[in-house]
Amino acid sequence: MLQFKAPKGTTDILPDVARRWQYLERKAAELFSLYGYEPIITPVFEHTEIFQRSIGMSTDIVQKEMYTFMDKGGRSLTLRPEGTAPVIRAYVEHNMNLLPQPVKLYYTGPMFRYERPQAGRYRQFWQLGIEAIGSDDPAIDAETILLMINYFKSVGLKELTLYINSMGCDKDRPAYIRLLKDYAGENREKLCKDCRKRIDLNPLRLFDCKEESCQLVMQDAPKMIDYLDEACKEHFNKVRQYLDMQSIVYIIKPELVRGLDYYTKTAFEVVSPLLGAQNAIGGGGRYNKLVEEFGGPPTPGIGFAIGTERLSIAVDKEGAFVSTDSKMDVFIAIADEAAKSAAINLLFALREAKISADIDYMGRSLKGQLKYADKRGFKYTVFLGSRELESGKVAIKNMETGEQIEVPLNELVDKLLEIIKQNQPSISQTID
RNA sequence: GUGAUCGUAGCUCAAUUGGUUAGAGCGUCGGACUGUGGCUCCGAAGGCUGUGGGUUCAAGUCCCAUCGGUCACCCCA
Repeated sequence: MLQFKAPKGTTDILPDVARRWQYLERKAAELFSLYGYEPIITPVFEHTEIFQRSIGMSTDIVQKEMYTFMDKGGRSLTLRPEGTAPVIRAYVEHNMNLLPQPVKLYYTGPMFRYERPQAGRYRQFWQLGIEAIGSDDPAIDAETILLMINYFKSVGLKELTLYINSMGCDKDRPAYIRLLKDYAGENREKLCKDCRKRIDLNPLRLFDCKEESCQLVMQDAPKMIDYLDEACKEHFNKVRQYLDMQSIVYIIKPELVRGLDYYTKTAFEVVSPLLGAQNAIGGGGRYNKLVEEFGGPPTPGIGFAIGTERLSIAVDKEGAFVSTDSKMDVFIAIADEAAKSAAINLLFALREAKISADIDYMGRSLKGQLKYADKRGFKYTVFLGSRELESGKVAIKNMETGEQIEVPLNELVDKLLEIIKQNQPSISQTID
C-alpha cells in the first residue's frame, strides 16, 4: 500500500496525458503569438490583498476558496486563484502603461482554489489565459472572443456554445443594482435563504440560483442588459457586429454574471457538451477599473482564461488528439560484455547525430534486450558484440519487418541517418 | 461547506448466507539447448483486503469513525 498520495484535489499528469497537455500549450502559444500576444510568467503566490481587492470580498473565491497562509516574515500570502489580477499587478508594477498600447500578454500555469473536487474541477488546476490591456475598442473585445473560439477550433473542438452578456459599467450599474435590489426586496418572501442574503451582499448573484422558485422570480427581474447607458449599449452592439461579421454564433445570456467583481461591459463564457456539470471550458470579460484598483492610471482591459484540464478532457473525448506515442529510432543490443564500451560510444554518437537511441541498463540477456526493445517500440536494433568489433560489420534489424542488413561499422551512423530519413516520422519530429 | 456512492496485488476484477494459508487476467521480471523480439508454454516477485476502533468463536464480508476516490450541489476554468 502506498503511504503517500497526491493531496486531495491534485493529480499527477502522467506521460500519456502530459503529451496531450504539451500539445495544447504549444498550440496556444503559436496562436496567441499570431494575434500579437507575448508570454508573461508571474509568481504562483501574491499578497492576499491582491485578490481580495480585485476579485471582491463578497465572492466565493475570496470568502471560502483561497489558499492563504502567513510566511515566516508575517506576510499574508495567497496561492493565486486566478491569473488576471497578478498580470494586472505586474502591468502596474512595471509601468507597462508607458509601453505602446495595448499590451497583449498570455500566460499558462497552475491556479489554486480550495473546493470539493469533482469532474473537471481540482484544487490545483491549470489555466491558459490572455490579457489585452489599454484599449476599450469593442473590436478588441471581439478579437478576444474570436481568439478563444479559434483556439478551441484549432485543437479540434466542435459543438461549443458561446454565451455573451454586458455587465454595464460604473456609470449605469449602480442605478441598475438599486433597481435589482428593489425588485428582489419586493419578492423577498419567494426567495431562498441564500438569495435573501445575496440581495445586499451580491445582488447580481441572484441570477445564479438553481432553486426553481428563485429562478421563477428572477425571470422577471430587471436585466442589466436592458439598463445599459448609451455608451455601454453602443459598445455591446459593436461587439456583436464584429462577431456577426466573422460569422461567430453566440447566445446573449442576460443571466451570465461572472463570479468575479471586476468585470465591466463585455462578459463571455464558452461551454462544452463533452464535459460534466462543470462545463465551462473558458470564460472572460472586460475589466475597465482593475488597473486603477491597483494604483495605475485609468486603463481599460479585457481577457479570458481557459481551463486546461477541462480542455484536455474535451479534446480527449472528441478524439481530436492522436497521441504520437513517440517511437525511438535505434536500440543498441550488447551481445557480450566486451562490446559494452564500444556500445556506449556508439550510443552517444547516434544521439549526437540526432538519432534517438537507447541501450540496456538492466544487465539483460540478449534475448531480454530484444524483448525490451520490442516493448519500448524501437524502430531498429543494432547488434554490437566482439564479433562485430572484429569483423567491422554490424547488423541493423528492422523491428517491424524483422529484416536485417549488414553495414560496415564505420558507416553505421550515416547509414542509419539515411534509413531513418526515408522512413516514418520519428520522435524528433512533431505532428499536428 | 452539504449530499450520494465507492475503497481487495502496478491495472481491471473474483472470493458461496460472515467460516480453513485472499484468487484470476493483464502488466513486470526470469526461463523454454549455448548471439536475436513480437505467438505459445513454464515459473517468480507482488496484498497486515485505505486507516483506526467495535460486534462475533470467527470479518475482505456487519457497525461506527476517519482518510481518500468518484459524482452532484454551492461556485467556477
